[in-house]
Amino acid sequence: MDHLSIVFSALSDPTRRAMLAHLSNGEANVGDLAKPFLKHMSLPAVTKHLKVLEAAGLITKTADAQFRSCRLNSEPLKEANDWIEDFKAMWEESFDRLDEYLKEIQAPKKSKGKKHGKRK
Amino acid sequence: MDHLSIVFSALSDPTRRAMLAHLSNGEANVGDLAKPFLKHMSLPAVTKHLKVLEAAGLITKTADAQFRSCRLNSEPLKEANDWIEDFKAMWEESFDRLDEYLKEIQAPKKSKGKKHGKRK
DNA sequence: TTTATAGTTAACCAACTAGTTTATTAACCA
DNA sequence: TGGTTAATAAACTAGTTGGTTAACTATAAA
Repeated sequence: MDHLSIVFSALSDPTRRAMLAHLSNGEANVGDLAKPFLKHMSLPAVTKHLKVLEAAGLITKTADAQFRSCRLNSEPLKEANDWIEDFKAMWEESFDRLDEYLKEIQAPKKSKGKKHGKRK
Repeated sequence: MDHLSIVFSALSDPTRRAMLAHLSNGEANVGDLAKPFLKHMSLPAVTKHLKVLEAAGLITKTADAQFRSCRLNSEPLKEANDWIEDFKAMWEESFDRLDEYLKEIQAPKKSKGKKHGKRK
């Protein structure tokens, strides 16, 4: 799978997004991250979610004694954001071209071009 | 599943992202959208991908004779973008708090505090 | 009325996901 | 040394995903 797909896939789970949100307040170890979820799922399940985030490059773990401290990594998020931004740009551009086209066919010297009112 | 998860999940496939990119140039029917992929996958596979995009609200299909014309829908993309933006905001905020904290402990009256150079 | 075109549905399959429980590793504490 | 804490690994399972082929529906065109 390509990396961007892996990132979007990692983001497509509310538990994992909540973990990222938690980490946006600063580093945390696995136990701290797990706490809000241990009523709903086991610790190994948490470990797995963290592995998914790690595989996507969204977090990195560092060992400190028996603790694993996790911290955020911005690049993959930027990657996802860039895709969306680029996409919006393409889209706007195509709207712009449409506008130009409409102006062209609607207002040439003595136009009688029919409207088609597509946009929204 | 919550809606945001459905959106991220829909975006986590290169075929589907390519289809969205195609649609950013304007409406297209299923056959047109399928064309670039028919060497790699069958038409029913394309139909399924479009169903995923439709379920996420990213596209809407309209019937015109035997053709199904697809067009983009911006709200879900905005939803995804908003999550990322909000997340970045939280994160920056926590960096700001960290900066404040560091200033506080490092620069009281006559400081000689050492740099920490974390923030890239 | 038959035939071609556009697309969906159904049934199936292999691989993956998200969870489980049990067992294991590793470091600290008494 | 033995027990506790933090976390991972292994083995299993139910459900989902992404693909297939074959059959079907609906409209257009001859």
